[in-house]
Amino acid sequence: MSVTGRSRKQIILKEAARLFREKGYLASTLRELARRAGVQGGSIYHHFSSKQEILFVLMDNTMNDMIERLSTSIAELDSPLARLRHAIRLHIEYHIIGPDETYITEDELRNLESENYRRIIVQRDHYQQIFEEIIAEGKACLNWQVSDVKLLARAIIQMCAGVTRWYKPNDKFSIDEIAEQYFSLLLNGLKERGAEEKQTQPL
Amino acid sequence: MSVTGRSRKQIILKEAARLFREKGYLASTLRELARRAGVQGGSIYHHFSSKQEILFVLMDNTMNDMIERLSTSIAELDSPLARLRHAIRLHIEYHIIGPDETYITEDELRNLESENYRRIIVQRDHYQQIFEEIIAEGKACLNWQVSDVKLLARAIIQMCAGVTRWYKPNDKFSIDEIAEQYFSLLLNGLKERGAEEKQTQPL
DNA sequence: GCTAACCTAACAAACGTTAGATTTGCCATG
DNA sequence: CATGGCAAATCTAACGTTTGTTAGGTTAGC
Repeated sequence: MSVTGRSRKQIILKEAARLFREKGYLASTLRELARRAGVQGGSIYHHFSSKQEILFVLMDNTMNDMIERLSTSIAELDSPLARLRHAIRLHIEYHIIGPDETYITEDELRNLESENYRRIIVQRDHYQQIFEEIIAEGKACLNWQVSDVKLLARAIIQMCAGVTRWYKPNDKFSIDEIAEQYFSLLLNGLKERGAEEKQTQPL
Repeated sequence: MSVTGRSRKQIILKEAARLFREKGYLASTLRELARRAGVQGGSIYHHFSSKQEILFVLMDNTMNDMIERLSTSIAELDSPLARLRHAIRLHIEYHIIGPDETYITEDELRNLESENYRRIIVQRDHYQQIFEEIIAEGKACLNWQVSDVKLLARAIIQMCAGVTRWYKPNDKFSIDEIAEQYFSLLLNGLKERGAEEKQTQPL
């Protein structure tokens, strides 16, 4: 926003994101957060009213950001195909090279107090809904084989977010390559195109 | 094992699984665990040397169980198709109706101390390898379109495990239905069978 | 009567949080 | 330009609670 470097409050938020990602919210100490932010323990309370508020502000900002960036960027694309590909690409990017904040958004839901939890869930549902709309459109326009839109949206989101659980920097694949393989898998499945339709035996 | 009901040690383990799943490992208190197990706080240390050991024993037992049940049950099936379907079914089942222990196995890895962590990771890799073998076999025998076996195995595992993050009892779908839809999606993808091969534009 | 199982009571450390003192940056005023 | 003052920012030091853990005594079962 301002030209004058980050404010201390923003520094604290950024360091909190790194710390929470590294150790988890509960295992993170305000004293260590203060140390990393170059400040004394009690000083944090001048910017935030509690440790919980830091987590909430972090997740709230990030969720708003994710939703806005996703919805505006797919608005420019004209086919459900291109939109789904882009959404997958962006979702994976969010959870890997993306700021630490997006990682936390997935993992620390459990540690939100009830009111905060409710508010973040609303946003998460909103985010998921964007995927649902893409899928519904593909079903209507491109005749995608989808038995349940919501179930599929969840499956895709979880599959992509799950990348965080195994991806390490310097992996043999780049983000783009992973995204492309996931997209291709979802679109085409495992079976070879044009192969004989072997009746799959039930059981 | 024995006919004489569960031993107290087993009760503690079972209650620990429930508690850890409900509140998470770090947020769970040994005093509350003791209360639920019908025992006084300090008594737990007669059965376990630390809180950490409870978590490890829990995950270790569960991992061994999951690996054994998966590998013996797919050994009876004769096609990669049937094996993949069964593996998906079992993996989803593990993470929903399955004992609380399997849930924890996914979620509490971060809270294992380094040596324990290393040992559980070995088992997790072993579990994943079973999926990789099924996929490799399908690629060789049924000409599945797979560009990277390991990547695909991870995608499947994460997608299925992710069910825990949204599934609630009394959901409109049963475990079987979810598993079948996931399996069908993986096999066939979104595109309609026999549809024209529209060249997907790179971009 | 011995051993495993369990209880009681406490300790030391770490934590989130708070209150009060101190410093810093800024701006109006002389 | 200097200066006084005010509010925001930060520091210091502590409090009260909770936590994992431990030591020693007590009970129960074979």
